[in-house]
Amino acid sequence: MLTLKVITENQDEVIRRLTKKHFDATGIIDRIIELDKKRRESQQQLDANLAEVNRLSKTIGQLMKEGKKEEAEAARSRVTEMKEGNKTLEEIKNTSEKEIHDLLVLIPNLPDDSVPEGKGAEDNIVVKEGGTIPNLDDNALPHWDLAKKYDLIDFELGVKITGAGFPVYKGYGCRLQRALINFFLENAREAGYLEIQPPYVVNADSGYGTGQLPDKEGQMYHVTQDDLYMIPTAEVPVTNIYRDVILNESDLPVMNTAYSACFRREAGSYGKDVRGLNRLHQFDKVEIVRIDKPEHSYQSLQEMTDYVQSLVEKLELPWRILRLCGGDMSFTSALTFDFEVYSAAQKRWLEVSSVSNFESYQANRLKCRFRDENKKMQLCHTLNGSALALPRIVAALLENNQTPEGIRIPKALVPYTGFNIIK
RNA sequence: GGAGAGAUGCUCGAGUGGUUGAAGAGGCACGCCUGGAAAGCGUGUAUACGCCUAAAGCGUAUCGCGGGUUCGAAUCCCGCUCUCUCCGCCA
Repeated sequence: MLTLKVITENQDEVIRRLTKKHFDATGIIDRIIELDKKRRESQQQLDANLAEVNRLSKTIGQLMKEGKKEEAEAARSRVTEMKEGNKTLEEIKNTSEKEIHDLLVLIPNLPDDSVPEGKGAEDNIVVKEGGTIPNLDDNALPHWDLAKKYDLIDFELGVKITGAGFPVYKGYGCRLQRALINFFLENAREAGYLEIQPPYVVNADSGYGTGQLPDKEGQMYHVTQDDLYMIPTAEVPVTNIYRDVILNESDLPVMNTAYSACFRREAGSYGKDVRGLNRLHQFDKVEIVRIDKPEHSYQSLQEMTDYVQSLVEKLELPWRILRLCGGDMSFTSALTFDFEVYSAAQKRWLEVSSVSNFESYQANRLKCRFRDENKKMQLCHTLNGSALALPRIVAALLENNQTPEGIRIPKALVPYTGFNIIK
């Protein structure tokens, strides 16, 4: 969430910048400023009263020791009197604070000035592209048919065991998965990221920390018996490592990477979007996460997108990078680049990575701070990106590399698979 | 699942009603000392909010969380959460 300070000190600018996300903050911010005034006034009054109570209480102890009983009694009744008023003041202060908080979480993050105007996916801007789209025969198969043909993935079996969206990988399919995970982790390690193996279920505090709760509650699998949530991405447990943490400036940027299975309910999706590997309830992903200082976070974002680009290039996939427009960005992001690869038999672009700078929006909720060179406390910036999500990469690899002899494995991946063709 | 113990600052650890935001030790930072270092000595070492243009300073709150008793609570009472140990079960 945004800080109260940003809102009260830059009211007009906040409203202006939020229009790009098609969010009208006028009313909500007026209300916040009004509540903030109320909050300050009640605190000032309360603090003054409490100071007086504290002072009197100390003298009572002193007076009792000295045996001045009557004076002590007088002070005592004075304190009792004041305490009545304090209750009301405290109540006003607490309810204002709570209401402010409840409003703050409704306000999305401010988009960076470089974010393009726009309503939806069609307004995203292609900023970079590479690789070559292969010319496939007219009888080229989509990946779900290839998966069947080479017995790599059994979707029906997953339905039997669990349900739709939980495929069973087999043989070469498994080995390809394992190879990709290893390939991504090793590349991340070489790029300077520390590998983390986080839990796959998290408590509610962590869900709130990264912003999945309360608004996206319906998107997560909830283990009600223990009130735990299955992670939709490793971003959640990894970023929450830094919840309530004060970092040293010299530790920044923190660079972590983690492989995890990801679980998403994807309520409401249907049709060709969910065919085959396009959208699953359980999938594998390697995530990269950075915690950085504000003046360096956009440099970090650049390094992260460059890094993801290097991955799709090594995999020899046709790729493009989109700068997301205001209407297509997530609630919490300040700037997002999406990576898409071309899936040549489906003849469509598939999103395989989303790299975002959240600036201090997540950090404020997480209370993730660092002490700067002047020993002042500052909120960190948080960033993350997929590097990469497996299923759609697999889809594109299978479709784009199909040949009459079998499915060719990109050279960079062969040391990890141990085979160069799937027959 | 059963039984018990506990939760204090960066860490360890004292503290059962009155200048305790918190002894003591360690760690860390700075200074002195030194050719340099170690040792030694000295000083400092939480966060949030509020007041103040800002800094300095001051006020308030915070000893797991929430409530209560009291003029006054880390300390007493109630509720909750979490952690640890032993037993059981299990990889």
